[in-house]
Amino acid sequence: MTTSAPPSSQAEFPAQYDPAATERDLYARWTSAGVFTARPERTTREGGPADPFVIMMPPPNVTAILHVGHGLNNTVQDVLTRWRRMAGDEALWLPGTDHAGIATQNVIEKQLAGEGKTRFDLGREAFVARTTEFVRTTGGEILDQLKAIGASCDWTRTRYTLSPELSVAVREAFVRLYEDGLIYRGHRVIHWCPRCLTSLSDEEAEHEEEDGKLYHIMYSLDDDASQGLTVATTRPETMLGDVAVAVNPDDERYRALVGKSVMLPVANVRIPIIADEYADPAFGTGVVKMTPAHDANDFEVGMRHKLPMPVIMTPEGTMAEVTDASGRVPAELREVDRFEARKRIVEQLRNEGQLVKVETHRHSVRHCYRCDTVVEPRLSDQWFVKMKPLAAPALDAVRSGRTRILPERWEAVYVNWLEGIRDWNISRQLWWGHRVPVFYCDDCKWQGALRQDPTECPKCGGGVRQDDDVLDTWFSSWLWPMSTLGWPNEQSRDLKAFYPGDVLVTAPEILFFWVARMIMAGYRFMGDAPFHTVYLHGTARDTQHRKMSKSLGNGIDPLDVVARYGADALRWTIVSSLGMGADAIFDPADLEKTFAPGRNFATKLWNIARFLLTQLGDDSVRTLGEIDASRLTRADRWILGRLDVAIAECDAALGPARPARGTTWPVEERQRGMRLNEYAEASYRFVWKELADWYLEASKARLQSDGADREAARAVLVHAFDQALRLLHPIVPFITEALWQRLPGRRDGEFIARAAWPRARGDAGDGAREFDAVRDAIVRLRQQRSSLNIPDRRAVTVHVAGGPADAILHGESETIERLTWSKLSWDAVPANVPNAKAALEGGGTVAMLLDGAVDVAKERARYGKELEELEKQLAALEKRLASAGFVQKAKPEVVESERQKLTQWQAKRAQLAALVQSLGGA
RNA sequence: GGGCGAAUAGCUCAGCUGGUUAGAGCGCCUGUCUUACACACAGGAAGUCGGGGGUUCGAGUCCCUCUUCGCCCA
Repeated sequence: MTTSAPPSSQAEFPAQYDPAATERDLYARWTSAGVFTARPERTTREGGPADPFVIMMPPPNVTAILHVGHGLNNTVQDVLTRWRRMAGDEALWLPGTDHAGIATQNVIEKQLAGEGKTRFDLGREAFVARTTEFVRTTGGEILDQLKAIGASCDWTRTRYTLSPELSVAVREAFVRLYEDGLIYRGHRVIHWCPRCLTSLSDEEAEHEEEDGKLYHIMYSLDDDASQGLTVATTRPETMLGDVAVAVNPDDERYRALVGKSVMLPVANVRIPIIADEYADPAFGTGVVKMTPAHDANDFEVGMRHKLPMPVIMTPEGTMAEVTDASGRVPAELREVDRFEARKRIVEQLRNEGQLVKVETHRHSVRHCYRCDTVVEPRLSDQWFVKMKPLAAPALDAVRSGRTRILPERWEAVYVNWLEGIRDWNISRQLWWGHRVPVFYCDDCKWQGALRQDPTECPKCGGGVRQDDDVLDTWFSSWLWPMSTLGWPNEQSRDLKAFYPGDVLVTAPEILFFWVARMIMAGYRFMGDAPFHTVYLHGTARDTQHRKMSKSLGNGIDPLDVVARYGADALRWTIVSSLGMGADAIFDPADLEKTFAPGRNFATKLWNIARFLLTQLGDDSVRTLGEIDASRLTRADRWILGRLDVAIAECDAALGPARPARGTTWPVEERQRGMRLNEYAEASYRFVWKELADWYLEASKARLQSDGADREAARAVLVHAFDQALRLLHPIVPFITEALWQRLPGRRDGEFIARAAWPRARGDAGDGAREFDAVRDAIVRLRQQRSSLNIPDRRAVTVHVAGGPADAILHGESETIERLTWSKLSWDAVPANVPNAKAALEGGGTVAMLLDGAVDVAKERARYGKELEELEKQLAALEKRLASAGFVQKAKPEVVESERQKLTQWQAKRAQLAALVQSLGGA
């Protein structure tokens, strides 16, 4: 195919790339052409030709605005999606948002607080209506922001967890689990956030190390105030709810006291001394107070001993006689906040002589993951999911290799968590979310979970009311990989074509919250894991390695970076930072330092294109296939060989995209791929260090020439650059698309975003090795010039004795001369003319004639130093080869390569020694 | 308290199953506004691979131990 080049001139090609002027328009062209839209009919599962490749976006909170963590997460997903789309897969990257129960409710409550109101002033219905409206008007914001960084999501399939469709899925999942006996109502101590006024799951109550105090308090025997037991507690305010003190049954110190009673100070209630294994003789005094309604462990003990469970704190965290606590909270402490109550109780104990001592005590305290309030353990009724039966297949998924987790070490964390799994508290005392679909009849006491809202009790026809609680947001998130595709409608075409998916990309923090549970739900409801790869990327941190966060003010606004450096620069920096398992360190105080490399690289690409397009002229450019192989020069074959290497390196760094055979990962593939930083490095090196630095420079003269050689150079140049743009497109989609559109031969409607991913040609031959000899000569001569302080462009004469590479250097003399500002000669070095020699890699020498004064001593010193280094290395090598142990025990091929090295180094030593001597050295 | 991870050039990081003279980007130094690019080009300096011990013919890489930092779980 012969195509004509578009008219290009310097005039329409400014020296610098302007991302702001191109990105928005390019994105609009992609979407209007449907480039990102997945077609189920093209997948193999629907009889089509393409493997599906599916990534489900971890849905950001619907109220979120883009931060650098989102930028990192979504850039990874986009790189993978764009790569597979080019590689021929039917790629689906499905976007969406999460209704984020607590977080969103908090936002609206904050708004209301600004108006001097609470949600209770509005009432549930009005509050939900207001929140819905808020989400309707602002909810898409973060998804729009993702477009600015180039995310190639299928926007026709955008989903939202609280949409009617996904709510059906949530309800179906709940009812099924309820009917299967895996959801139950439990009365126990759970984590309670007194600020959000809701229960939290174990995962949502996060540990934080804090300096607290351990209070040692004397509980006197009721029949002998002179005797007593000292208990140690970090939360003295909970003592109002104490119903016993426990000692270990094996603890000799207290055996005689078991069965007696003590007087609980402050509350002045008589409570028994009991024996239970839970009391640890080694901790504190070995005596532990029992507060079953306000401590999960004490609750267990309380159940065993059938103890009463007085609740002495309101949901808001103030002291009160809430349940079974009559007479326990003194009037002066009622309605007092828990932390103030702690102070007052300690003060009172001190005054009454009951406070034995106070120690500082570092311990971990649970905090609400949404508002950071100290969580209060609290006895209440909640809905739980029985996790053991769900965990079993999820464990097996990772153990068997059906699903792999990268980096590998997280697999152990995953297994550990699932093995010790506890039941999941899924009810939240919120208004924003999926309401628990359980209905109660107050007349006949019927209760049931229903798929449709009933109008009357299905048993007695009486009135019914729905449970007040809503479900944990993660109870909808765990269905995300299926609900987004149409589940529970098993006939959904998307579900059939795109489930199971491929890769899940997220942060390690939500491995338990979300990833593990998605795998459980996948097996429970679809019979298969939702993906074969979980890629856990690092956290965005500042240079002090602190996590970037709004509260610390050390974040980076991705949109600000896009505005200043372009989306490609942002993406480049992110992808380059993605070492497996490593956190990404960015400097919020120095955006230039952080993002300039990406911008500079984009500029480099731009300028390669600028050169290429203005050099091509108006003549048509042939495709590489139309050029006779015999016309290819050493440089041509070299760059084509380097391209093959780059393609292979990129493929190896990224893939495999899925297990090569079957649906489980064999051990040899399990750790492979997902090295995005290595992919970036390989593609960068090819473009900059090889294509631009060498091939482009080497072909300048040929492009000015006439005839067949010019044809070949033009064809190779266009081919190499086209392929390079394709390799880079997943990382820097905008500039590669912008430039690719300008390459000769483009037809309207073609996009690099859907162009074929490069494949190695594998026919470079000897060109690579031969051109390396040319490069070596050029580098040697440049070093020579530099060390002799000969300015660039000042002509010098060089006498070449090329050794084995002599013919090659002769054939490439024009290139060498142009790139070293020299004139080459193959005559013997003239006598009586000072010269500086350099040794070539293959054994030849180049001698630079020096018309002016030469700093012979300097040259001699330089070579002397080089020789000295070599002597050192050579000595070590000789010693190694002389060692019987090495020769006998090392692998033969290693010994052989060392021997070859020895020969080479010895030759080089002789050469260097001769040089030093010729410069008047010893 | 249990477990995991990290420590390599001034900075941020690569170095896979132990075997080329340990690499990259940025920064630094010296030249150069060479008609694609000074957001660039050419050349250069820079690391006792956290400390100590061990295994091995051979250790940045494996084992033990210590130090510092970070994370997860109780």
